[in-house]
Amino acid sequence: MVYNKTEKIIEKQQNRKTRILKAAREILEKGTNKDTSIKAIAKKAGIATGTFYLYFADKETLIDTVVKEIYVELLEIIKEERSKYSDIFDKLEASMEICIKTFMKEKHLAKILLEHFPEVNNALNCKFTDIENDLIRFTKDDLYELREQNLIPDQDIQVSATAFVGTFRQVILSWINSGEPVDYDRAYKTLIQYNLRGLGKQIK
Amino acid sequence: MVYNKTEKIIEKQQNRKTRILKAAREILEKGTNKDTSIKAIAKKAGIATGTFYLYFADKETLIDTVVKEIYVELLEIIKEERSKYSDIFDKLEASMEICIKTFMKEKHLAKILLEHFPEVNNALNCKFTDIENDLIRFTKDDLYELREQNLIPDQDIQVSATAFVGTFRQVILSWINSGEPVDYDRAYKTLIQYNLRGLGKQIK
DNA sequence: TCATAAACTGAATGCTTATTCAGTTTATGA
DNA sequence: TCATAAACTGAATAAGCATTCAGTTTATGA
Repeated sequence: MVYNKTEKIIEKQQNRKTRILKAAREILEKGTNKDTSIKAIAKKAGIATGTFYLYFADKETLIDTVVKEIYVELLEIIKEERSKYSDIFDKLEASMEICIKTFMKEKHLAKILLEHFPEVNNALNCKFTDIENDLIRFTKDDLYELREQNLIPDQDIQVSATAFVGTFRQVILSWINSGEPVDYDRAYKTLIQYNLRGLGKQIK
Repeated sequence: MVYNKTEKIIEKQQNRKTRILKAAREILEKGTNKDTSIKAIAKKAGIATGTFYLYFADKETLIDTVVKEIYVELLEIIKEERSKYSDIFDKLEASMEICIKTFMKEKHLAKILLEHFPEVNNALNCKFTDIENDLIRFTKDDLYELREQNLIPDQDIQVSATAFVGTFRQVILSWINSGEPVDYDRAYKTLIQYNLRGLGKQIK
């Protein structure tokens, strides 16, 4: 005979899954000590190690889920911010601003996306290519439009979009690892201007 | 009684050390299968695993040595190329050109520096900071000079230099991982122009 | 040539960590 | 309430891999 789950149990289990994901984030974000074992994650989530496997097929699936969750959150934030503007350069600038703000406010997002995720991705494991490319694609869409309107000079859009994303990765990682800049405002403006100029925005 | 090494033995041992380093490079550069074990490296070098430890204190030392070697090689190449020019923008452009050329010609250099090395560095393990910063420092020196001569607008030099290096990391990695661009020349020019414009070079 | 120092070998050790599973607890519904 | 399904537990398993070391081979120089 098959027993049906009660509402209470369903809720409890969803709760548990959420708590595992939360624990995983907390453990992944402090890249220092490196004890990202299932045992440690399970302990932080308040369950036995075996229980973990009732909620996730394996460790890889957990990491995938965490990374995807965070990416979706970031993209949502960017998307919402972009929607407030119609001018493409404004959209781009808004994307950059909110991206920096989000990463610096919630460093764990940056830590996990920029540190842990590239490790997985770099090993030619292209599982996350779709997600990663979202950021580049966002940029590319804008660039194509700017080019059509002759607002930026002729260029390889794919390369520019990739370079654009690259500046953020490197700069934000350096801020996280080696300490934030003294003059935050100036640093922040430099990064944004660097990219706008890099794309070829003409200053009116 | 202590025996002295003969010339022949000294040479043989230097040879062996070289062969271990070469084997390590060959194994590190193909990030796919991931079997970067000492056993695998020793086998490729034609020695027993135990022998490895007569030449290197541990695995970490080996990786450090390989990475430093490659960095020094790259910096040497850049330094030499730069010396051919006196104009700072020309120096910068030459650095970029030779950097792209070197990485694309010898992909294993790029693989090891851009893939393996960041893994080590990202984990807040700042052992390589000195080396890594060499690239950024190179750029910074140029930028300070350009700023003094009022050839570029006011900006946070540290951020610009970091962004500069970031574009290379991201673009070259994408070429290595997802295939080179169709129109290589165009891609190549885009990346260089992106950075020159990003820094604020005025087109005369 | 020979005693022995130095170098070399690779199987064994030890440690870490993902995953499993036999036993236990909790939930279901007749 | 009770038989049993489902969930949970954590010690045990297993696999990977850096490092060691007792035994073997090679080199040295008297």
